[in-house]
Amino acid sequence: MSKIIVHIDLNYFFVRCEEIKDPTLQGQPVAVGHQGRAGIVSTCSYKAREYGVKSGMPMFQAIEKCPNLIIKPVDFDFYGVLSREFILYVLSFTKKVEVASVDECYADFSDVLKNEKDPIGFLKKFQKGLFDKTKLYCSIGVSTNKFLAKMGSDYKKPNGITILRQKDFKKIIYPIQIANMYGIGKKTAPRLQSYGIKTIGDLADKINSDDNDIKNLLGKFYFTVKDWVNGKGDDEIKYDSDESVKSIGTSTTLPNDSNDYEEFRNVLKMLSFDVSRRAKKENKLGKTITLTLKDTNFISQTKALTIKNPTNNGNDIFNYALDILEKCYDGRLMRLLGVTLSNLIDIKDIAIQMTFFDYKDAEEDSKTKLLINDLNRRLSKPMLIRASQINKKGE
DNA sequence: TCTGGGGTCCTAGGACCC
DNA sequence: TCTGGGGTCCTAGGACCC
Repeated sequence: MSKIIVHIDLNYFFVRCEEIKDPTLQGQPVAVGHQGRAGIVSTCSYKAREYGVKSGMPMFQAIEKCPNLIIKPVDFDFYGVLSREFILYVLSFTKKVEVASVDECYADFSDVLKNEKDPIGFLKKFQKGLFDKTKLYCSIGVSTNKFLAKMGSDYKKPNGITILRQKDFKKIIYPIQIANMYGIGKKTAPRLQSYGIKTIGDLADKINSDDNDIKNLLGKFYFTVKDWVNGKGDDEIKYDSDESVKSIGTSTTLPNDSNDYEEFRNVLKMLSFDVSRRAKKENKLGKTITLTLKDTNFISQTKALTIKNPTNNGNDIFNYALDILEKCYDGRLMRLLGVTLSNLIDIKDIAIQMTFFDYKDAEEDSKTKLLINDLNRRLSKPMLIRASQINKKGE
């Protein structure tokens, strides 16, 4: 028995949040986004879209297209509040909810919909319930796996409900332009088009005839896509996943292109302390520090350094980032700097990298020390010892 | 005022160990 | 001896998503 998976997508979420704050914005051309030298449109209202404004578009271009565009700065704190209300609402139907981003989630509605004679009617009430609680609009895709549910929620906006059944999903999915397929971006779409693939249906034909060019082009992703275009795919909703964040990074476009080393120092310091603050908030330490540089030609470069003892200390991160910069900077004008901490370890089961002779950083507890010493002697090589394991065994 | 900032996953090569 | 593989970790870059 296949599952019933839904994908729920909040329509023009950031702008909708601004409308909730200030209802006079409704029906106006509104864009949310930064308005600095590197500003782009994050989200825009449907009215703005009529003028050709799109998300991702440079703000100055959006203004060219729509001179009376109302621009609102991003207010993540407020959006976060509404986002949580949205998830809580979905959770009131089932606990099997997977948050995909601030404005979308997947949910396993098998139990919710299995005895429902009128699923469309039910989902309309669901939408109305969400609106009554939060004033948010959503589109819903319903199918047997996450991919089709996602494509479904994208099919009709705003307030759409699209059900993709095994017997008829092809009718809806196959005519869709290949560039609008989830997972196919602006690099792969033209490559596929160069093989005559215009739609998802074309891609399905090629894949089901075992086309080697497409196989090579997509790599491992080929097998996922093969499932997708044939109506199969991942239907696991990760609702109590213990997965946590894998990297914490921040970057900034400089006020002006610069080769001023002192300015770089100051910016890196600020970025490093921001990363440190967030790592501490997440109770994470990291072993890899990555410096990102983007030059005036938009060429990005990353240089990474992995250290022995994980850290989330601002000065540590700053100094490592500076080390990397010193090693690789060649005096070019730069546009953007970034610092990322990865290889993260949770503080509560912090791994203490130790050798037989080096356990200065060990917990002060003497029992732990003895135990670690003993383990290392028996293994006679460096090893990872988790404090949580030690505590268990030490009892 | 030309083109954000937060992430994830994949690939491919090299170092190193057994 | 002129030629191993398996496994892990690291680095750098690229593609994609929101």
